[in-house]
Amino acid sequence: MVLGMISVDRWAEGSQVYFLTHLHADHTAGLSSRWKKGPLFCSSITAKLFSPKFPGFDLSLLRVLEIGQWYSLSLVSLWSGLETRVEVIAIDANHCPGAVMYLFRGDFGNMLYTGDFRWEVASKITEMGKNMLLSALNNHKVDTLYIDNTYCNPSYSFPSRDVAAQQVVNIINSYPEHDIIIGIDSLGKEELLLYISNTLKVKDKDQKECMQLMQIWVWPERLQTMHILGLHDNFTTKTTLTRIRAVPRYSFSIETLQGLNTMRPTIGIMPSGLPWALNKNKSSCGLPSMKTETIDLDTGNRYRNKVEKQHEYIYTVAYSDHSCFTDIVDFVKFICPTHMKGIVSSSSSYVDPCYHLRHIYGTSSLYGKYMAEEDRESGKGKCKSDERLKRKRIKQYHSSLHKSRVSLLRRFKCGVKLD
DNA sequence: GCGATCAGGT
DNA sequence: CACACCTGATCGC
Repeated sequence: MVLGMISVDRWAEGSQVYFLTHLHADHTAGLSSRWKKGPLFCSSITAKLFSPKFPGFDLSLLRVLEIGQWYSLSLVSLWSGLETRVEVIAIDANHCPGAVMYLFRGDFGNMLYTGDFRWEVASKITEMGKNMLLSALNNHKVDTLYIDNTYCNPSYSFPSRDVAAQQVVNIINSYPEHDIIIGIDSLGKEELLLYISNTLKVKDKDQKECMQLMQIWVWPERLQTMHILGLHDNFTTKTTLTRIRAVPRYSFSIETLQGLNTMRPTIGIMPSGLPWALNKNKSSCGLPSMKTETIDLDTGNRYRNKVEKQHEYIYTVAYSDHSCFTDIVDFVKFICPTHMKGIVSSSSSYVDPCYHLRHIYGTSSLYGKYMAEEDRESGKGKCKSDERLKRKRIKQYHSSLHKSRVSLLRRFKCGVKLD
């Protein structure tokens, strides 16, 4: 057993080596330009994006891991004081540029830390990840799986990002004369923007389609990120060139859209796994009605009701860089870990991130208590007191998801010290 | 004045 | 229900 040697997405003192899965802010809390607590391992894309985010960072600390390649580290066991070897391999997490999962193996067995990930069954990257994991594990079990449980709840389902991207294009095409605002973060959703840019046609002054590329406006820092990622043609910071603009999510609001609409007809599109993103504080907006209206802009029949017109000017599309529930189920079935822990403690499935996965688990000790409770109930039959007990348990479960608890846990959200 | 942390918002 | 991450308040230095 190894103690306190490795930290993943956790930047406090006390580890010999540190691993970064990707550059989103909730995974870099505690990391700064002057941080120097040890070697920092990350993917090559993350390394390229690192300097603009942490200017002045001592780059000699960075250790770039190529995807799909084993690396061997020599660490000191805090138990015995003896040298021990840990091997690690990075696998594309299909989340945002540079995002990887890490599979560690050593005296402690195999540990897989997914970071944030999207396990799209039909995706090429998922297929590659599958093959890499199969050959890396070489028939060995994953002893502990640390999994992105953001949407580990059956109520979260969304289409593949290909389908969602087409939904976004369909919305844009249904507003040919409108300006379009898309809410994005400082990293991620590049594939969506590229799809939009490459699919849409620019019209000339006679309203005829011309060969010109439909560029998308982004703010200057975001353009720099695009350039680092090797995307030079599809993006611009010149507002006059395009009717489509990607803006920071925090500046995407009903008020913003209302303001823009006083000047030009504008539609906002929020690509997010959370379709209720704008439902908060309805009354405080002073708007007469925010009735959610569902429209059918799908390409197929499988995913209905995922494009929502939330507001006169705003659509949300279930374009998610996290695994939805069925993705998670598929992944866990594939990995079959002995133990499993969620890495997102503020998720709606915080209480037991894997509660909803108990049925694909069988005898695993971690989920024994849920299985036992359920067996006990089904054994007793459905008398009134059992129904009450069941309702009480469901109520307890739901009340434990209450917001105050979530906000309390926010700051401990991501990262782990692998003991 | 600076960074780290937290609360509260989009 | 909470994505990622911004602003602003507060605290210790």
